[in-house]
Amino acid sequence: MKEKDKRAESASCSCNVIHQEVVDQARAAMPKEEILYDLAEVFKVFGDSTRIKLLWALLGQEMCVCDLAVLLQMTPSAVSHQLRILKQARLVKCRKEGKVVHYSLDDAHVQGIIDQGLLHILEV
Amino acid sequence: MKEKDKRAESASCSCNVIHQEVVDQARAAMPKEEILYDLAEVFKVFGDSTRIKLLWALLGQEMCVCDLAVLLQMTPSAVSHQLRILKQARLVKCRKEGKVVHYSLDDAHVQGIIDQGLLHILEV
DNA sequence: CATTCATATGAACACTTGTTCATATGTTGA
DNA sequence: TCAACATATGAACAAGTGTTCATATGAATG
Repeated sequence: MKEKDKRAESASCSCNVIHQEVVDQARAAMPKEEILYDLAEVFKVFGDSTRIKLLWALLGQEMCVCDLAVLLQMTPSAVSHQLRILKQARLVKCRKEGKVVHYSLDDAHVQGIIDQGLLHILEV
Repeated sequence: MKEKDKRAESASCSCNVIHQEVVDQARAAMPKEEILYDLAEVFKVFGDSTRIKLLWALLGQEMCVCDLAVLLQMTPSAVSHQLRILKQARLVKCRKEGKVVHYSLDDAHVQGIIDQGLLHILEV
């Protein structure tokens, strides 16, 4: 189901053992639905190895679509599609220079997000 | 395409404007494929608002399946399915106590990953 | 103006994913 | 042992996703 269409539809739990205080505390700590959906959207963008590669490449320098296509051994079309998703997520920005379009990171937190992911997978 | 099946299949780029040094540098900085796939897998798990909610709830305390079902207004079955995914990703662990199974976070970096995501979406 | 070329876009396809429903497991207490 | 109950699991379905192909855009060059 698409994130933005996910709203709490009625679906009651038939369990009897409910620790009400625990549920209440968790509910109190839960942020607005919108925040949760937006968070999921961001991580969804990171949840594809092609896009991770694109972001990783752009961590060091700006690159044009063609360079990225050569680097990842993909068609420029496929790269362009993914760059669009990254751009819509405000993770990359572009700069036109004649026919060539140079892409670069648009968010200082990209490194931070990847680093945190790395910490998890590299954990013993 | 499933991450583990994604390998660099031949797909040459027809562009002529290739900045070789830029491509070379990006290639040198690129980590092993395995790392990139694992990274994407982790973020994929975070890329669903139901799982974000589950993780957020467990940030503060351990909770049983039924409590989580009540909190999120979902069936225990649906919650259990998602908890399995979180467990396989080594993000949560469980502790049995009679019929009740208590879930809690299994990774200190969950908070860090969510925080980094928040930094991005809350950015002006 | 026509051509070339870098990039973008739309439709279509195979594949993946989250939820639901039905059912199974395993524990407790009668 | 049986019933009740918390949780888990498998199959199935609708919906979403990444890639490909064909084609469009738009800038430079002759």
